[in-house]
Amino acid sequence: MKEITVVLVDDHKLVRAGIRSLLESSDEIVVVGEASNGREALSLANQLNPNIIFLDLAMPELNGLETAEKLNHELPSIKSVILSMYTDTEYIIQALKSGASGYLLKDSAPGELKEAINTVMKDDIYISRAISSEVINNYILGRKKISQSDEIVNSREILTSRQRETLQLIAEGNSTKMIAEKLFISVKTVETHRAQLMKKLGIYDIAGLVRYAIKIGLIFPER
Amino acid sequence: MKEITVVLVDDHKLVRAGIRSLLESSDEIVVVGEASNGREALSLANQLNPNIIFLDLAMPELNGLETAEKLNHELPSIKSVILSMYTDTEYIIQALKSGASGYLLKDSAPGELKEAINTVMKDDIYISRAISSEVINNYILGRKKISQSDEIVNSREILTSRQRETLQLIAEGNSTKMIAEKLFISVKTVETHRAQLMKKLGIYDIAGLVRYAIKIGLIFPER
DNA sequence: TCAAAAATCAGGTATTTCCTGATTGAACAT
DNA sequence: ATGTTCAATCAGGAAATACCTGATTTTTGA
Repeated sequence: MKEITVVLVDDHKLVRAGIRSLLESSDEIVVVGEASNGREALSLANQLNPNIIFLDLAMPELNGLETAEKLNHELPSIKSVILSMYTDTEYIIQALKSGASGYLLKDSAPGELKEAINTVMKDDIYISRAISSEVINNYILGRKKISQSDEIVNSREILTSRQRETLQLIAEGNSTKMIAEKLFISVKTVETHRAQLMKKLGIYDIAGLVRYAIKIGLIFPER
Repeated sequence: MKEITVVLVDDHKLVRAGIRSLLESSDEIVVVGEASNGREALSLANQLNPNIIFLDLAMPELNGLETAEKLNHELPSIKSVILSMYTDTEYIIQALKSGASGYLLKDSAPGELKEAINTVMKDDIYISRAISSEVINNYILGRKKISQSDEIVNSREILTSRQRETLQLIAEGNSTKMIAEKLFISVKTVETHRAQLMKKLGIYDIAGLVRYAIKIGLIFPER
């Protein structure tokens, strides 16, 4: 049986070492290299030409998504799997858009590592079991069409301008009533915007929305 | 030689599994339990009474610092080591103030794990080598008072432990009812805690509380 | 040991959310 | 020119939650 070669990319040495230790308990898998950021990862990938590359989402210098995109462009034969702690639908969509073949949560059971490897080696897409979302399933189903006709990428997951406005006002601490007053619309409409943006983002509480808004730079933690 | 028993606490299963795999390559170390947040950690510590407990700094429900503090109070014989990706002095000082015996960066080499264990088992304090700082050493020696972020000092002095717990759970997106269930108290009590911490902080909306919690390092925006 | 602070809880009213709808107008392709 | 999709708007009504004003018990510090 042929060995599967893997490169690990994560900015935490201890985490890399741990995952390596887990992977190497299997005979078919060999970890041929490690990198601590995306830029290193690209040059390693060029040298080693591994079958699979695990990319941490959040890394300094060049993050996992950008790395996946460049890899997909330069070395399309290498499968990339994003390692992430976020369940937000937008990240997953972006990962798939970037050409990643997998999205694995850091909270996965160790067995999912090998499951992910087997899946992507078969040219399929692996998404952590814990992630359930119609949006994502729809996206995956639509993905092949998109890659074949290499045209317009789905804009459904993007918030509308009204939704974005509403999100910002929520994250800035406005109540539904205050938002309605500021936007000169009814409370009911604001409720609808909120419900719809929550559904799109897969985030169903105010605190999560605030953290999301901060993460994407819509607002800033200090004020 | 007697075995050293260890409990691992981190909210990412994959990371726990990795570190466990690294630790168990040593004969003297046995990982007797795992938990995914501070609250689970406390009850595990009670059951298993391990020698050492590794605590991730950034965890849902009850973070590493709060957990170390409670552990130090309830089970002072257990040594706690904070696992963290942050080199900020504030966190290290807070860790030591909370009674932790060690502060280990996630970017450490795997060998540092055992080094940390050996050090704290001798009743010494272990701080990751990568953290350069006379400041820290001075603190350990007790020579200087460290000036830290006013916000952090204030929150620790202003809020009671229950209020900080409540704040963390709110900022993590738990409803009042969920918080009550997690803390095993009534919804009414949670409402009181919330009202009192809001009054103390002068912040009367959830979004503001989330931003505040992020600002003082109680929770982390990227989770 | 005694007062202050922390932690616990309740009743009742006001407000807000949540769910299930609907309508209108604009953009767009056929 | 017409159907389709989507953004934006709004409502009714039940359920949940917040808010206000209390209170009691437990812990802690001086």
